[in-house]
Amino acid sequence: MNTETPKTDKPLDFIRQIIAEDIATKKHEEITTRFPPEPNGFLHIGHAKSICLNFGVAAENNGTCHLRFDDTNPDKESTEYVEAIKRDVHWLGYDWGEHLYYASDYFTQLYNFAVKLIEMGKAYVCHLSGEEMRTYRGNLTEPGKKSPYRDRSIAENLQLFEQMRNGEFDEGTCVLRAKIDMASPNFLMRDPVLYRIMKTSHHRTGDKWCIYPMYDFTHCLSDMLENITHSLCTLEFENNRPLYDWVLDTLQTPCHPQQIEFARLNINYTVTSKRKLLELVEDSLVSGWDDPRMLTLSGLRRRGYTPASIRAFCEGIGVGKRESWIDMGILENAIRDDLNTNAPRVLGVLDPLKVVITNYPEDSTETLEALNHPQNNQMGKRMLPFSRELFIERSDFMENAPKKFFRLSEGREVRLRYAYLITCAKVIKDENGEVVELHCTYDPESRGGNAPDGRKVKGTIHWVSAAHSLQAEVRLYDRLFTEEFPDADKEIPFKNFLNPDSLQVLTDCRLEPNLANASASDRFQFERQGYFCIDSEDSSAQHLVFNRIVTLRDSWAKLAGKK
RNA sequence: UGGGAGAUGGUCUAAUGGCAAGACAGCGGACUCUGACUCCGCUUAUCGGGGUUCGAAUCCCUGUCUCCCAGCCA
Repeated sequence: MNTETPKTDKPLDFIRQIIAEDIATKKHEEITTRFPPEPNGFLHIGHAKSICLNFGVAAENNGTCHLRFDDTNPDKESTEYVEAIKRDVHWLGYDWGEHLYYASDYFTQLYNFAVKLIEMGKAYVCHLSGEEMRTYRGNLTEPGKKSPYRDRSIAENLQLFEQMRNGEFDEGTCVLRAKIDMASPNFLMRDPVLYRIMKTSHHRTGDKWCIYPMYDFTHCLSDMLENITHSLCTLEFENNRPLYDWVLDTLQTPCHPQQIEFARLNINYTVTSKRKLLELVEDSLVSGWDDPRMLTLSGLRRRGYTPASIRAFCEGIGVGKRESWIDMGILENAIRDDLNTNAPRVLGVLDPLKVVITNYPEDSTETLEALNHPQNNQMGKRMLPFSRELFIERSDFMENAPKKFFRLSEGREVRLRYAYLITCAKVIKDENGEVVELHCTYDPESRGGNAPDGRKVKGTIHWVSAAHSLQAEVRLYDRLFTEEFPDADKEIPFKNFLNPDSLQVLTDCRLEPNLANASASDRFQFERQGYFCIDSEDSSAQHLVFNRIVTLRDSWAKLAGKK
């Protein structure tokens, strides 16, 4: 596993600048970061940015990055998600080593900190209902009002809080609140809730607790307990920072991590929100969290994206404080870039059209040599069977083709990749006028693809030998949404913008026989088509299923589309 | 409306008082046994207005716009 970021002259982002400064001034000797997911869903591409940042920054500074599950809300969390998250972080290429933590492991310590706060007169048990509390909180212009329970004695609060823990109160009857400032312009400082009663069994602590700490109380203290130096989170937590600092300052903790906020990743033509992804899964609008159209890490993995390409993508988009929308094309470019250099090439016909080489001997077969990678000889060669009956791509033939169409048409000559030059002599149609077969002649002198007379042939097309080809199902994916910003309008549900053509299943594709040995971890370029991999869930030796990871750039389609 | 944050080509990112740079997209061309890759060229930007300065994307003032916050979610 090599996830080391090569040392370059690339300027440091603002977070790395802060950290470099902290090291230079000896504020910290060692850097410790953390990636703190809540196990209430699968990780997506947005998390990848955070993972790469946190693990990357730690590695660059010979520090440590913890994986900590922020599991303080048992209503939504499960071990299934914990396992999926661990798998995905590992897959992305990062290793937390022994530093696997759970906020739930701190519940006892957290409880003691809460007691300490009460003893300091900085927290109280409040019996206001949720509705009342909202009213008391005030609004944007008006300060909040003090809760009538705010001045309970320390002894009473201690007593009440213990009763809360012992399950003597029903859910919703009371909470523990910090005593800060009901007039603060920052709502989070208007006596925020620290603990609530939830009589829900927790996936790790079972029924040991019936009160659970809130995020703002848990996160800073968890960071502190783990000696985190830099607590990196997204912009929406900027308002939470004063509270983060208040808890640690008030408790006078020996360690006070610095929270730094950065802009979350947004990508157009998709949604990156666990809630919305969950909705797609629960409504069966996709096949699951790992549907190859989803930008979850498991979806990207199944789609065929490499961890390296996702890391390169995350590095490329940078880290800043300005909210931005990354074009989906940048992600696609990252995987193309990787696969262009690393994926062996093969021939595969997605929409087969039969070709008979009329002057080729019947019942004869030969094998032709093909390069696995035209720019990289080290990837070696392979043999391709050739015979009288072939399949070519239907879109590589056109009747009454324009001059710029460098492919097959009646009377025109093209090269079959690594094979022969052929000329189309006759077009066979069915009763509906549909082209069903082509009769061609080949130039026996052009074996390998070059004519001895040196004549130039502009077009080269891919093919497979009919009798030797493998039949396969191929799934073509397109962006999941038709709108660039599917969740932009709060009035219109994002699901209205699902792309009906985001999945196209081709059932009669014909692939070169070498693909029979392909394994789920292999990725190939089907020449002139795109990059493909075996579908890890549905493919079998009896029924091959390939996913299209991404298309090749297609300047012909662009040209043709203009007309 | 109170508070917090942010505005650089179509999109993202850099320049940290000294020639506004790079990536992606787009356009044009070269090359090509993948209309791929690669290579070359081009178009396009400092939110507005004032100020400080020899010099401002950067510092100051002011205006505008966008995002976040009124969960017993994280």
